[in-house]
Amino acid sequence: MPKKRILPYVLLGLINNKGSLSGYQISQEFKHEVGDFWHASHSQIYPELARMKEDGWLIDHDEDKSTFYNVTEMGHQVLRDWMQEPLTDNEEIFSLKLYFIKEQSDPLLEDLLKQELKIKQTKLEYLQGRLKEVFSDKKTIQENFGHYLILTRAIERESNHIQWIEDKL
Amino acid sequence: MPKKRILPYVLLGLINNKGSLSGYQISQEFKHEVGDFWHASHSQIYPELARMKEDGWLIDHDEDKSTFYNVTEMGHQVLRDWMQEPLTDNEEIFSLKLYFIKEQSDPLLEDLLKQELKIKQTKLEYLQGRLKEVFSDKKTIQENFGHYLILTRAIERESNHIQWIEDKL
DNA sequence: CGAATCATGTAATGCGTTACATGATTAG
DNA sequence: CTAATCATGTAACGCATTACATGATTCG
Repeated sequence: MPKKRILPYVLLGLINNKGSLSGYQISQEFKHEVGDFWHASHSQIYPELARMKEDGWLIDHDEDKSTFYNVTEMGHQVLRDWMQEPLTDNEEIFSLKLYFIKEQSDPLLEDLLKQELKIKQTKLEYLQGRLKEVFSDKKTIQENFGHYLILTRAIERESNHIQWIEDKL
Repeated sequence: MPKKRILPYVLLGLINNKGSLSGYQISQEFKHEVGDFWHASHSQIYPELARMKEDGWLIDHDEDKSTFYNVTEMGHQVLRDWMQEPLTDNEEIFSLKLYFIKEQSDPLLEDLLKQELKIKQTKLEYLQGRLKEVFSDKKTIQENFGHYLILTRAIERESNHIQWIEDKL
């Protein structure tokens, strides 16, 4: 099976948030706000928008020399479905989905945090297992110091993330 | 200019660490140790090794029905140069380079940590700036709660990373 | 009036993934 | 003896980046 594409959902989410956006505005968004979490160039955006329109996820209207897109009912459904798809070990998607949540009261918020918590806990356990497995003695640590460092760093990173999520829940 | 490729340097680093590796062994490495930080499939590895051999970075010899590769003097130079290239805002490359450092006494270790520290400090400042800029009032926070969350998360993440580096230095 | 920005598009290129393929050896 | 693993390769496909291209408008 081909790898799941993310761009269309990002576009859907962005247009949904703002109500209506042109291709140019979207490419500007990527230079600011969203740019911290995701990026796409205009040569990806324009054809993608055209495809999404053909698929019935968007409708367009011309205005002010720009083509603006709005999310259709079908598009809303597609976006909702994507938002509710289970998370995988991919922090970018977690960030994006969070980004698309507007209200603190949105029940999806807690759901996302809980999902991410579980994923990160599993990862933490895995990394801790690796540490024990690979670096059982001091000699191995000394002879693979960089590897040791980066593995312990990864563990601390996940711990920090878990703490943060637990804090928010 | 085309985007800098990383795979050849990863292969160089791996072969250098182990002394001698076959394509198959490398693809196995990606399923274990290195797999936590980088991945490549065999259909990338084999042609890449062939190219690197042609470029004079590697020499091969057949043994036990496998083709083993060793790093040439030229390859060592290329690897050293790459290891010393300034870091960019790319944690994967930082991890990889650390992974390739064997001895705690390697002067490159401190250099890498210091470089990464600077990059992360810059990023932290940038993110803190964004926070102030975008979320100046409570209303904005309430109306873009997910964005607020993920931005504060990113800030904490960078802070944690900086603390870790300072701890190691 | 010339440079920058707005606004949209297509083409070329490269990299990575998946799939297709094949032969040898080993383990159950 | 047959399934899994060893071991290497190529082909097809998709996606992203860069470059090429064009016309309108705005700002200095």
